[in-house]
Amino acid sequence: MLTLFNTLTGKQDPFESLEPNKARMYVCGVTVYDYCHIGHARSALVFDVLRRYLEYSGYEVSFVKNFTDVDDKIIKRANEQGVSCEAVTAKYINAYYEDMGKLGIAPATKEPKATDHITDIVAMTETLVKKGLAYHVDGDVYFQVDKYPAYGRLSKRKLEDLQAGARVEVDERKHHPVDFALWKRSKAGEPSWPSPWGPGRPGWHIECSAMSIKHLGETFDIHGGGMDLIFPHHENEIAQSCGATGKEFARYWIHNGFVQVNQEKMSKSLGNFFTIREIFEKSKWSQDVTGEVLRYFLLSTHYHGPLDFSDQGLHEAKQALEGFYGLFNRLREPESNTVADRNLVSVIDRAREAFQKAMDDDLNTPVAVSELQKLRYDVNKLLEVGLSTGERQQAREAFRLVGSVLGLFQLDRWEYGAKLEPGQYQLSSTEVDAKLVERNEARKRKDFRKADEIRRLLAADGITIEDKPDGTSRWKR
RNA sequence: GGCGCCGUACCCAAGUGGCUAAGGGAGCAGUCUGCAAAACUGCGAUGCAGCGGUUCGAACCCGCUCGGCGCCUCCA
Repeated sequence: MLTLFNTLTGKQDPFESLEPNKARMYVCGVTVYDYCHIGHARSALVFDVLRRYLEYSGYEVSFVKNFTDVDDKIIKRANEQGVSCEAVTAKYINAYYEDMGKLGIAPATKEPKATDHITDIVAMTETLVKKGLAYHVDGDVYFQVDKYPAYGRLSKRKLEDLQAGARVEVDERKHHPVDFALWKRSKAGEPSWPSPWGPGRPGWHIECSAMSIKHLGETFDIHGGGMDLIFPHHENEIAQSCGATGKEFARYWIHNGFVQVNQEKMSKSLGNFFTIREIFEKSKWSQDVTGEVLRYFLLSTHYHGPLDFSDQGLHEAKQALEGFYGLFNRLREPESNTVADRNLVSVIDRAREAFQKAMDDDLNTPVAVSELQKLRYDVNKLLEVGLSTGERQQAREAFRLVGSVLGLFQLDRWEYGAKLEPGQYQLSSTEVDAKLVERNEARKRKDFRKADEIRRLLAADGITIEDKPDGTSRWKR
């Protein structure tokens, strides 16, 4: 059974969905004012894998992930560039899909935008005002934190501690320094919508409450996001939502750790971040390879802990994946010698069981991946003894099936080596095959000078040759 | 000041009370090979930052020390 570390309870809880075989999850997406960096990729990937694993485990998953498309940073960006906010958000939403698509991150079931839910947001704000949990001052509406006694239960903070540590300028109009905006009066030139308190725009936290409740119901299963969202964002979401509905909000709160660079948090403010597209542009590997390498790399650390981003880490991930795809290539070859081996099925079953056990343990992807490494080892050994064509296909399918949970091993063909020129090889596959025939004829004649010359020629095009015992060769690049 | 995380081999990374401390990358030696590549076989932490303590037993629990980091402010 799947257990998940729940920030709310501070421990690993068995996952039991509200409705049998149905899981409803909401994940805080991105504010679309810039390109996504690796940190966004990690978060998106973690919840993509959670969703895939729930589906693999037999759940029908309703997965909602929002776009924050109204915000101070967007307004600022639009003003800097002299374009409309819509132009900014449209651009970066497109970029988001492009980047995440390269990473193999599947779109959520629903991906709502804040600006499409203004009426829901206004309605929820009104409810909170009516219930006396929020108050109106000069066109702004604030949530009154001390009216919600459970405030701080997610982040394990006491109101007094927050007050003592507050480094923000205190807005005198607020009843309590920690009170936060549900609705903000718009200044001239800012996006604005009509409301009972005058023209304005939503605060940040309320959109997630309004959209998650609208699309998933007042109480749903999983709510996720980066560690940094625990406070204040998720704490505020809980206060608003529970305050408005009087019911429990999300039951499992899942938070992923940060991507760091040189042991430091990667962030915009530190300027030490890498965007996803930078990684792809910089990479000497093909797009498919880079996407899978990045996935493998990100999944080789448990989602809850920090992850140090480095070229070396990426390279190690690539090497590890090459081991898998090398095996897949061999599995594609028709049998030569058949030694019936009944172990294959048990080896696969054992691997699947171990894989599930690891994933059940709070999505322990590093262990899950290592179980697949063990399967690779086992299948390689069986291949030495001899597997029939059917068994080879069976083995390949097992990797494909289990790998699909992690989004790995789905490619038919993997470009191993570095490209000479971005986008183009010198030699086509048929030309390579012809060269190999030529080389093997030379080998038969023991003309090894000629054979090695051809090898060098192909190597210059990024191709590695592997000679098989039967005198033919396979190649990869 | 408050809350919290981390320190495991050359590198990455699981393990959080009890079989020989997973797995990967790199390395070394061997099998195979015309050579190579791949695969396979073998080697590699008597020890888990340090020091104390609890326990029959600790990397794992407790305390202290050292080192690194995060949140409390927009942030995945």
